[in-house]
Amino acid sequence: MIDLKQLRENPEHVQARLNLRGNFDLKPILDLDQQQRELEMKRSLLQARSNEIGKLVGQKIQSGTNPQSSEIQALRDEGNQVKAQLGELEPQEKEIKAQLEAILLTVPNLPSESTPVGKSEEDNVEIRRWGDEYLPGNPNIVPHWEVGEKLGILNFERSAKIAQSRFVTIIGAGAALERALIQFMLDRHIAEGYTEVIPPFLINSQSLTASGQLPKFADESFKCDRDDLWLTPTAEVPITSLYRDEILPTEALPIYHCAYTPCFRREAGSYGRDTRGLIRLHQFNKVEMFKFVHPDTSEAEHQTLTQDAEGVLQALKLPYRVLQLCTGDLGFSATKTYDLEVWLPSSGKYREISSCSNCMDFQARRGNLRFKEAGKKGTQFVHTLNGSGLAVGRTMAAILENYQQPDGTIQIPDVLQPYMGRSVL
RNA sequence: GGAGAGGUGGCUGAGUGGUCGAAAGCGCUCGACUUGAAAUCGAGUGUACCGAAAGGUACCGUGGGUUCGAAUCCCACCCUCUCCGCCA
Repeated sequence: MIDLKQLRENPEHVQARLNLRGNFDLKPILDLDQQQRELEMKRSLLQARSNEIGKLVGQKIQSGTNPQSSEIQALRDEGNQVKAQLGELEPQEKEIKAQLEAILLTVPNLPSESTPVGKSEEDNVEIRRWGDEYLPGNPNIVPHWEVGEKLGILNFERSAKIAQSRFVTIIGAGAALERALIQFMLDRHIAEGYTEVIPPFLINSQSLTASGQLPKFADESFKCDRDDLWLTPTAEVPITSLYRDEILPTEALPIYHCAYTPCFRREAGSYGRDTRGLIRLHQFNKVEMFKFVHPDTSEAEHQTLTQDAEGVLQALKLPYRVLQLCTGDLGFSATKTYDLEVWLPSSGKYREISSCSNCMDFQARRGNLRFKEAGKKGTQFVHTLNGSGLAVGRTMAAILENYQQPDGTIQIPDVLQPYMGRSVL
């Protein structure tokens, strides 16, 4: 959620930043805010009078005035009058507040000053590239879904029978590879200082609202209708809410977490795209990194978070590049994002395998997650950052292609061999 | 799923209609005493919104209601705990 106070004090600036990522008119918010504050002022004055009457009546009765006396009756009458007025104002104010809140929840985060201006993914900026020396020499690489099926480790057809299209069953050594990747990534991040969590995979609406998936992107998640529970689209959601509605002591920061979870996405609106393989499934595994940090450190923390994600690709010797997303391609909650794209030889393209975002105080505001600095009055919102480290299915796809041998076998990356107990698939 | 108990500030816990944002204790912060510490004593110690400020308003699980006045009474819901059932 954007800062209403900042918007009020500097509307042109906020509107200008917001315009960089699309059109969103903030005027209605300012109007509602104005109305709301006027109503609040009126209401609290009435409320004060009402409280005063209440106290007076109590005092008089206790000091012996007859409750039936005309003096008390007059006060009661006035109390009723005030109450009648309040009865009109209160619903109005509530309604306006609700409207304001509803709109605010649909406003995306402001792009950071360092985010390149642009309209679409075309305008994203390549920051660096790594691992050219590991680009496979084999010119006849078979797409990962084909090798996978040939090796009997991936089955899409039977998965469609069990569930739907866009699901996969991973079998035998493939399943071992998937597990090895999860374990390998977690071990790395734990060594880097992230504390592992295994959160609930079913999540309530409030949590999805805090991280930014709701209300705007309800179509992207699977819902269990009778329970107000949703299948987690990413571990970012439950972890954002881990300390929701809390006030942490400064000493608690920074908090680093990593988590393995399956992720469930409806992929509404992408029906024609990536219909084959492991790239776009309704269910996939992911290891996520998450940081709760002091605002002063969030930029530096964002850099190291991105490095920690890159470290996984480097250890696996998978060629990748780092893009900085432009203002037009930024996710809803992010103020600044680096995407990591891994080389997929079969399509001759780099494909997103990790997205590392700084959301600053946007999610913390929605989730009311604050910290208190000793000696300073008041509280501040923490900054939240998240990054995939990495999407496991896509990593598997990258390995099945980049490590593919001319004879169709797959070499296992060195660092995974201890986890697999074998060197070839 | 059935039966019962309960949800109060950082914690423990009092409060069943009146001046209660809430006793007391613990904890924490500052100060005094002390060579230092402990102990002791004194002061302070929730959050948010409105307001230039003085100050005001809201919050005792959540939402409604009764009343001049609700932490306290009524209704609905949520959550936690115990027992039974079921189950990995």
